[in-house]
Amino acid sequence: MTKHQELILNVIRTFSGHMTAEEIYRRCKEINPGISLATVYRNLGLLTERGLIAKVSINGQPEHYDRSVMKHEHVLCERCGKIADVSVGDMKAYLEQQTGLQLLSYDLCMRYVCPECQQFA
Amino acid sequence: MTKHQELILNVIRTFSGHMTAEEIYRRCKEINPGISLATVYRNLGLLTERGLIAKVSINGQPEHYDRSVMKHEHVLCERCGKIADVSVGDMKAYLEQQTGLQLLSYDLCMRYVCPECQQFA
DNA sequence: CCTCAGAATGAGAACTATTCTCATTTTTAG
DNA sequence: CTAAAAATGAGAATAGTTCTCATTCTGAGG
Repeated sequence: MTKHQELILNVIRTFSGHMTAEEIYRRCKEINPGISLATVYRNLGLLTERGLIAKVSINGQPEHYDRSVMKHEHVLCERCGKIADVSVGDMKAYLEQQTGLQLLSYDLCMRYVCPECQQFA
Repeated sequence: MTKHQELILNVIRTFSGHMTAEEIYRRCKEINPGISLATVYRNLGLLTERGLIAKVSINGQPEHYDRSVMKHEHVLCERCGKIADVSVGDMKAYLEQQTGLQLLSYDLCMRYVCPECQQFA
C-alpha cells in the first residue's frame, strides 16, 4: 500500500458520506498538493478491486465511493442530491425468487426527498 | 410528429430489442441518409418525454431505448451484453415496505448469464 | 548501503456518450 | 401565402474517466 493509497483511503474513511473522485481529489490535494487526478482514479480502482472501499454507481451521476463495504442499498434525494444508506432484506434472493433467474448481481438505487428537504417543501 | 420522429419511432418499434442511440442512428440513416445524430438524440429525448418509448439506463453503458413502455425490469447478460425484459411484482411497494421510506422512483438492473450463453459455458 | 526491476506517478492527451449552438430549413396556423 | 414557431444538420463543447509514456519511487537481494 503506497502513501497515496493510504491518503486516499484515509480521506474516504474520515468523511461521512459518499464522495466523487473529484471531491476525493480535492481533499487529497489539501493534504498532499502534489497528487494528481490520474493517481486518484487509478487508486480508487485498485482499492475497490481489493474490497477496501465500494463504488456506488447512480445513473446520470459521476461515480461515488463508499467507505462501507457491507452490503446495503442507496437512496438519492431528488432535491439536494445527497446519497443515504438503507438496508433492506436479502434483495438478491428476493429478485431471484421473483424472476426465477439465477442472478450474478444487481444494481439498485432509489429516489426520494430526504427528511431535511421535506421540511422546506 | 415530424417525419424524423416517425422514422425513429418506427425503427425502435420494428426492432425486437434494446437499441442505443448510435444503433438507432445507423438504422435511420439506412432509410434516410440525411438524418443527423443530433436529431436522433433530440427526438429520443422528446419521444421519451411523451411516453412513446422508454429509456433504459444501465451503469457503465450508453442509454438504450425500449419500445415497451409497460412497467418491467431488465436483466443484462454478462457474457453477450444483451438486455432482456423480466417482470416482477410491485417492486416500488416492496421497496417502500422494506425501507419504510416514501419513494419517488428507483432504478434496477439485474445481471445474469442468459440461457444461450449458458449453453456454451 | 547499492542496484535494478517492477510498480506507481504526473501531466496531459484521448475517449465516449451526450448536449449545446446557431445558422438554415421545415412545418404550422391563420 | 406568410410569418412565427419548431425542427434540423454540422460540428463544437462538455463531463467523467481512462490511457500513454516518460519519470520517479520502492523494496528485495546482494
